[in-house]
Amino acid sequence: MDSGKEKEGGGALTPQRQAVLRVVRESEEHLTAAEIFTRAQKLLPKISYATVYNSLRYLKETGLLGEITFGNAASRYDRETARHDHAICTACGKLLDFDLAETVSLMKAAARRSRFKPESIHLTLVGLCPDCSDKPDGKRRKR
Amino acid sequence: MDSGKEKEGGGALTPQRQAVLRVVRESEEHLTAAEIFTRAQKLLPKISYATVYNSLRYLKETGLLGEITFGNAASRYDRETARHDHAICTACGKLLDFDLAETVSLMKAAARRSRFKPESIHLTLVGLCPDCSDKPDGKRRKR
DNA sequence: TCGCGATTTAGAATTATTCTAAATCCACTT
DNA sequence: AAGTGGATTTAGAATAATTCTAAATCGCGA
Repeated sequence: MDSGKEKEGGGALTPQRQAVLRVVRESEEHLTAAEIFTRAQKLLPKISYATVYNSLRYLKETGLLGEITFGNAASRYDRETARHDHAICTACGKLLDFDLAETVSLMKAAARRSRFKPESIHLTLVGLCPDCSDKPDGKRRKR
Repeated sequence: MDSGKEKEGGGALTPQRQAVLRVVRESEEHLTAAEIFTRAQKLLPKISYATVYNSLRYLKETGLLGEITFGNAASRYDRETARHDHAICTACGKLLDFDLAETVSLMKAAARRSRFKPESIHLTLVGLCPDCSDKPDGKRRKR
């Protein structure tokens, strides 16, 4: 089929793409494109902002990482690519991954009700993270 | 209680705010701010774009309408303010409201799992609407 | 009528993201 | 070893959505 090293699905995992992927994989948090750019520059000082976006698009399309959007905030990128749910804190902005088996069965119910042919389902819990619900009026760091 | 006409929660339902509210309420679809601006101009020719945004924020905060965000697309506004779910078509962009009772019980499960203090839950089904799943390769009008 | 807080307005500013066009890179040929 | 072509990267401009700013305007109560 193909050479077996560089090209497979539709493109190569270039050094820039590897750097972006590594940044996302090595972060505990869900970074924005801007944060990824800053960190990727430490690995590849000449990388450009556009390349970060290009790479993120490529990595998303090839299923190597996921994108999370919520509200009008900047997208965040997720090293976890299996389907899963999110919780977002209204006070500090923390974003947590978790997985509920029930969500998938809800997808079927939603498909039946809406008459849509289902492709995926997005569930986001909005509330206060443990830290913020302890200190009732904590420093709400805007992110 | 209060004067009974203009001010209640924290502000007045000015003609501009009324116009924006009316536009959203009278549309079957979920409009974007730009679409709302265009239609509101027909009611109040001098209304400004900023006022549409200001009004939308006000109406959202006072619970008179809802905002829907998905992906990196522009926000859409929803006359339905009770909690409900959404389905979005990947081919034509159609956005549908529906309501599943199970979503609320999922909120409790999600809260338990994530340890967040729940405030609300957002469920979005992504897939093909009935029209688009009929004609397999239909004219995917970008919205 | 005056004064005042709330609201509106026009346009500038900001933020996130995408686009453009020119350079670079690399594997493959010659 | 030079030449080609496609994919990728780069810098910066462009676009799109939304928010901000500062100056008018509105409407009510003193």
